[in-house]
Parts: sequence; structure tokens; C-alpha cells
Amino acid sequence: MSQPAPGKPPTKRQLAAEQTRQKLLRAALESFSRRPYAEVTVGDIARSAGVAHGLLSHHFNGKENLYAEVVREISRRLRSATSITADGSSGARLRGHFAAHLRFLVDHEDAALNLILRRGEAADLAWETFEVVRNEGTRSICALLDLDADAPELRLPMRGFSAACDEMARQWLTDGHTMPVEALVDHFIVFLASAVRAAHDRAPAPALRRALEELEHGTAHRQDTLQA
Amino acid sequence: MSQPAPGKPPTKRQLAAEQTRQKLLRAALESFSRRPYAEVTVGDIARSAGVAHGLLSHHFNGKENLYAEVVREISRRLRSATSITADGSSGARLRGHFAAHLRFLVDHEDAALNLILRRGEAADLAWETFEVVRNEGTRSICALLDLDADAPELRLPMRGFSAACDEMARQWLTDGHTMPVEALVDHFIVFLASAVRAAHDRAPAPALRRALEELEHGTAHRQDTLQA
Amino acid sequence: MSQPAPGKPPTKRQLAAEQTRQKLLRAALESFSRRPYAEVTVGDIARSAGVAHGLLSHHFNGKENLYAEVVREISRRLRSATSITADGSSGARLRGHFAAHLRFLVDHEDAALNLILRRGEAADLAWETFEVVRNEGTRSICALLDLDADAPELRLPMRGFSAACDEMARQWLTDGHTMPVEALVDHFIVFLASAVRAAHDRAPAPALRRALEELEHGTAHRQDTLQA
Amino acid sequence: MSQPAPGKPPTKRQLAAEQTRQKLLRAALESFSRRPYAEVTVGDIARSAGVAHGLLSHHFNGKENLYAEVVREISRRLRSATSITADGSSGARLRGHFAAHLRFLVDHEDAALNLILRRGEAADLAWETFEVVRNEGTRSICALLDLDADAPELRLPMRGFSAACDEMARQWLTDGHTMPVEALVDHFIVFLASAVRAAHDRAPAPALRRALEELEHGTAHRQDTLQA
DNA sequence: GATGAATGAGGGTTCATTCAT
DNA sequence: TATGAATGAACCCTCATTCAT
Repeated sequence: MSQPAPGKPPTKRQLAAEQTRQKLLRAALESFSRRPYAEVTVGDIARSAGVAHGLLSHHFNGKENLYAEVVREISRRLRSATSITADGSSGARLRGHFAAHLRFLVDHEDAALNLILRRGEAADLAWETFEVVRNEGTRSICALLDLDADAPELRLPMRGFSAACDEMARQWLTDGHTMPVEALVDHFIVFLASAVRAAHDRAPAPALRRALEELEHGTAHRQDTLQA
Repeated sequence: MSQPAPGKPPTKRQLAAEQTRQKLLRAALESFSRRPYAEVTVGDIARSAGVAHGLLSHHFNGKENLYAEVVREISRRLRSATSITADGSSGARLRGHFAAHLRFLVDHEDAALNLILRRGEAADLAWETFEVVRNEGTRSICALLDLDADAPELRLPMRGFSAACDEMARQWLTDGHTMPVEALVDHFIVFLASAVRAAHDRAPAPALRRALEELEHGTAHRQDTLQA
Repeated sequence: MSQPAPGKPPTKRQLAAEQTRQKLLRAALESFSRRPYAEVTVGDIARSAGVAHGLLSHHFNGKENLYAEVVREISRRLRSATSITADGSSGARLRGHFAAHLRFLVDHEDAALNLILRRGEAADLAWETFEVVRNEGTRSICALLDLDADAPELRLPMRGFSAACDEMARQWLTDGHTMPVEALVDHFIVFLASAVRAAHDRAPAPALRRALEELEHGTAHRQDTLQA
Repeated sequence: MSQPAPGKPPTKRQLAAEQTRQKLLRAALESFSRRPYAEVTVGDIARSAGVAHGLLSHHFNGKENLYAEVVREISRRLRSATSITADGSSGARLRGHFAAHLRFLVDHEDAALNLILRRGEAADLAWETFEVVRNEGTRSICALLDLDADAPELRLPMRGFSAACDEMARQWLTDGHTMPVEALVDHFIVFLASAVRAAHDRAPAPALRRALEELEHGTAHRQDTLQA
């Protein structure tokens, strides 16, 4: 558990320890992805990691903290997989972000279903981690649309939007990807637009109006929308 | 545990037994509303019901079934509290339904936060119960809008809508009712419209179009929407 | 539980009560014949008797006593089924007794396997009951052979003989009656002879010698024994 | 619970663990020797072993398996205590075997009365273990007498013989060893002879006849038998 | 750092018995 | 007499954590 002195090369033992830590983390990620928190035992995790179960407390200070770490880990991966690209129209970047998000979920289906798209199974620690991740996602999107993510009228609708996306993704995964990613992205855009519209309905503002128009006219994948 | 003979007046003992059952059910509802399933012990419930813990198995055949019964109970109450009124414009009835839903959540805040607006903590029985309830809600709304609730293009968006409402309601409760019920109902309507729109975008149909127009023009509480 | 006053006709209630008692006794006999004592619950018995389980304690003063009563009942039946006939040579009467015993076991196979031929599952009360039954059986046989059942040198061998018969019968039942009853009776006679011989070896006595000769020469079903 | 690597010397911890295992096994042997399975609690065993009750599951995976292990253990001990000696006449070896058996029972009276000479209290695992042991015993004896232990006509009588010996030994122990071991061995021999005779009566064969003669003439401790 | 034996609180369930109706 | 709701002790087992090696 001793940190490698910064600047100095890690000793062999520290390297081995780090590997053990990773083995446990990976095994935990897998386990918590397959079964709810309460049904996963530290024994299961240690066994599937191939190490003594005592090490779990040694490296992570208890099951709950390990769970939180797992959540942090998957969040980290999700974030880096969906970081918004630097160029392209804002609409294209938005679509790219959503598509990347969905691809990540497909690539980590178990984790998606049980860790990402599921309300906190356990400890508050984990719950807060997810809050942070969601807020980050919301902020990126707002930034892309030149919106103030902290505007109080946006807060609620954006959470609604977020939950809608999660649930649609969840169902889509469960059903076996019954539509192309692009179509689901369309859905996301429509719900995002409705979030902005809801905010605008409550407190009209030019920024919201601009974002809404952009979403309704410039971002759509298909042109055959209502006015067509 | 013996059923009262139908048609015959229940004996005193059957009445007393039923009361005990209710005491347990109420205590369980309360307990499961405050803490996650795994953190509630049968001892807690029995103690707070003021009866011997053995009765829990006697009346409900185990903790898990009691939980399922609690979910069924709260669902029953929710359903009867939000049954759609018979008269008024469809818009008004929709708003009434949503408002009733929100009022119910306010009146049962703990249960709302931990049983209704939270993805199933436990047993599959409970989970399925919730699925049923949600589907029913969706169907009522579709019926009101003259939509086919079974249309495949509606399925996903409607679930997204549902999730969005749940999350917004959850956050609203948590924040301490930071806006009037009517405003939240407005949000619900906007998200409902977006669900219909998403379906229409995928598979345009006259019924969807009509529903969408009704939602966008005739249902709004405030007239100062986009076109104003 | 009130006994009918002797000499007076029993009231209807007493009759009904007696019937309930019998129902319970029969159900218990069946249950204890199928599963070991610890695996039979009073609920099982009451259910299969079709009465309230509270009655079990009412009529029999607890599970253990009911078990003892069951043992007594089956013993009573066994005794009356195997009472030694009044006429015929002693050899024939012996054979008749054994054959009747075996026929009884065949007719009550479950009870035989689990109550009669099995060492006491439970309470000492039951155990003593069986002791009594076995002693009775032994005494009848001794009487038939003009032996003193209380002679100390006979006690042990007779118990051995008894156990041997039980075990052979048990195995025979389990195997599916792989030989005719008569053949098994032959076995019994041979073992009985050896019991007498063992006693005689320890403490030679004319009575034993006579009994032994009778068993070895006069009782055999088949004549093709050793000396043939 | 980890096996010592074969060929490597066990570490101190493995030694300590093994000792704990033994403590539990001994305590269980003692407990099950004194009271029937259902009346022994894991708490009793752990307490009398002086260890935490959780260790019982840790080392033996539950009460039932521990019981089976106890049965296996006592069987192992019995077997090694009664292994038939290599030299001497077959009669002497037989007598030696029986005497050793009885001495073992005397030395482990409680276990004898409740585990060895008693029909299986519990689990099928245990029951089968005993079957194996008994069969082994029978086979050794048959081998000594040049008999085919698998001959169908021997099966039943040999079981009867076995049961008779058990019961006589049981009674003898209970009564307080009311006769010298040698006298009881005589009884055993007589009953063994009767088993062989019963088989011969059913299906005469030279091997049986030879064995019978050996038992009746050459093995007897006392010469003053019938023909004397 | 790694091991896994040891701990013991805590869990849910079963069940024979009691007793008011 | 019959009912079955109520009791609560007792059971076995699971499991996260600790700690000597």
C-alpha cells in the first residue's frame, strides 16, 4: 500500500503490488457488472482475481471502497471514451459524443447494464461518483451548445434528459440493439431538444432559443421531421 | 393466513389476523422506504410492527415476498391515486394525471424516493411488478392521445419519457419542491411531446402527428412558447 | 381429551374427538413411515390429517408423545398379526409365526423399513416401546420351544437372532423380495438354532439341547441340510 | 483449508490449521457419540473444540459434511484396528479379528453405541460410508473362509450375521461386559456358522460346506459343543 | 506484500407449543 | 372440541474483517 516515492523508480515489490491491485480491480469490475452489490462476496472477487481475499481489505480498505473504486474506474473509462472531439460542427460533435457513448455501452454491456445505467446499488460514495460523471457529461453538452450548465432552469430538464437516454440505452441493450446507433442518437437529440425547450418554457432566454433552434434544425440526422 | 370465506362475515380472529398483516405491511413499507432492501432486517420490521418476527414468515412467507407485497401495495395505491379522470379535454386530463402523480409522490416522499423512483433494489418479483405499473401508466397516456401503445417505435421513447419524469420528480423532491407542480407538469408534457416526436421521426404516422400537435399546441399551460 | 365415562354411551362430541385422534394417528403413522422423525413437522401431520395443527398437542401432548403412540400402535398391530397359532407342531407354529411376521412387513413396507426395522429415531419413550415388543416376540418363541426366556445365557443370543432377522427382512424388502417367504423363514430358523446353540455352548442344559435338536431336525422346511 | 503442497514440508500455519481441524473433528466425534445428530448443534461442537463456530463451515463445509467426516474417521480407525493378521490358522485369525473388533468397541464405547452399532442417524453420505465398512468386514471374513463374498445366497445371511454381532455387542456393552470377550467371540462364530449354513441350505456348494465344517469343528474355542 | 485461518456478529427461517376465540 | 394466529427460542450459515505468519 506504500506509494512509490515520486520521481524514484518503483521497486519490484511495488510493481507486483500494483499488479495485484489491478487484478482485484478488474475482477471486481467484472463481478459487480454481473451481480448486484449485495450478492457479490469478497471471496468471489478474490477467487476470480486469483489472490487471497485478505488482500482486498489491504488494497482497498473494504468492499465498499472497492465498489466505489470500480465505479470510479468505469467512469474514467467512459469519460475518456466519450471525450468530445475538437472539430466539426457542434451538431456533428454532439452526435459523435452520443454515438461514442453508445458504442462504449455496447462494448461493456454487463458493466453498462449493472453499473452505469443503474441507479446506485450501494454506498453513497459510489452514488456521488456517478453524480459527478453525469454532471460532467451534462456540462460538456451544455458547453457545446453555448449554454450555462449552472442555470437553474436547465438543471432539472437536463437530468430528465440524462435519465431518458440511460433508460433508452438500457432497453436498447436489453432488447438486443433493435435499431441502429444513429437512430438512437436521433432519439437522444430529440430529448435533448425537449430539455432545452422545457428550460426555455420556464425562463426564456436567447441562449436557450439559439440552442433549441440548432438542435431542431441543424442537428437532425434525418430531414423528414415535422415541417417536412 | 386463512382466507375469510367469501360471502361470510369474517370472524373476529380473521379480522385481528388481517390487522396484524396490515401492521407488518405498513411497517415494511416504512422500513423499505427508508433504507435499501439489504439493510432492512426482518427483526426491524417486526419490531416496528410490534409483533413477533416469526409472524413475518407466517403471513408473507419470507422477507423477499414481503418486499414484493410492499411494492404491489404501493403500486396499487399509486394507481388508484392517479387514475385518469373521465371528463375534460385530453390535455386537461393528462395534466391532471401528472399532477396527481406528483402529489402522490409528495405525500409519500420516502416511498417515492426509495421504492417508486428507484430501480428495483431486489427480487425479480418486485421488478416485474414495477414494469407492470409503468406499462400501465404508459398505456393510459397513449390511450388518452389515441396512440397505439404497442407500436414498436413508441416503446423506447415512451420509456425514455417515463425515466425522465421519474428522475425529474426525484430531483424535485430531493431539492425541496423548488418549483410549483404545474411547472413540473409542463416539463412532463414537453418530454412526452419529444417522445412522440422521436417516434414520429422514426416512423411517421398520422396518429403520431395528431398527438404531437395536440401536445405542442393544445396542452401547454403557458402560451408563451417558442412561437410567441 | 375427556375420557368417555365407562359404561355410558359416548356423546357425539366424544365420538368426533376420537375420530380426530384417529385421523392424526393415521397421518402420523404415514408420515413417520416415510421420513425420519426430525424431518416430519407437526404441520405436515396435521395437514395430511386435515385438522388444525394445534390439535396435535391437544390430543397427544406433543410431537414426541405422538411418535411414541405411533410406535405403540404399529407394535399393537404387529403383535396381533403375528400371534402364535394354537395348534400344530411347535415347528409349524414357529414357521407360521415368522411367515406372518414377514407378511406383515410386506403389507406395511414403509412402516417396516422406517419404524419397525430401524433403531429408534427418536425419543426414549419410543425406544422402550420397541424393547417391549421385541421381548414379547422372544418370549413367545421361547415358550414355544419350552425355553426359559429369562435364562441369562439366552438373552444375548436371542437379541442377536432378533437383530439378524430384522436386518435380513430389511434387506429382503429393500431388494424387492428376492426370495420366497418360506426361504427367508428357513434362514430365520437357522439363526434361531444358532442362538440356542450359542446359549448351549455357554451353559449346556437339557432344555437348550432339546430345543436345538428340534430346530435342527424337526423344523426345517428342506431336508437337504448338512447331514443329507 | 488449503492442502499442503505434496512433497513439501507443511508450513507452521498449515500445521496449526490442521490441528484446528482435528480439534473440531474430535469434538464432533465426541458430541455425535453422545447425542443424536439432531440434538447436536454446531455451537456445541465449536464450543467444545474451543474455536469459533464459523470454522466449522470453513473446515468442513457444514454440519452434515462434518458428520460424514466423523463417520469416515471412526470407520478408518475401526478398520485399521481390526485388520486381519497375516498368520495363524484361519480360525485363529477369525477369532483375532472379532476380538480386536470388540476391544475397539470397548475402547470407544460412546462412539460404538451411537455411531458404529446404530443405524445411520443422518445423511445418506454417512449411511453409505457405513455400508462400505460393513461390506469390507464381510469380505475379509469371506476371504478368510475361501468364500465368494459376492455369491447371492451369502448376501442376506451375512448381513444377518453382521447385524446379530452388532446387536450382541451393543447389548454386551450396555450391560457392562457381562461376559469375557472370548465368550462373545464364540457367539460370533456360532452365528457366522449359521449364516454359512443358511446359504448352504439355499444353494449347497462345496466351498460353503468346507467353510461350515471349519467353523463348526476347527474354530470353536470350546470343544464341548453339541457333538461332544 | 501476501496468505488464509480465525473471528463472531448478524442474518433469515423453521417450528413446537400456547391460547384466545 | 377445534382453530390457527401468535410466540420466540434455537438453528445453521454467510461473510467482511483481522492478524499472525
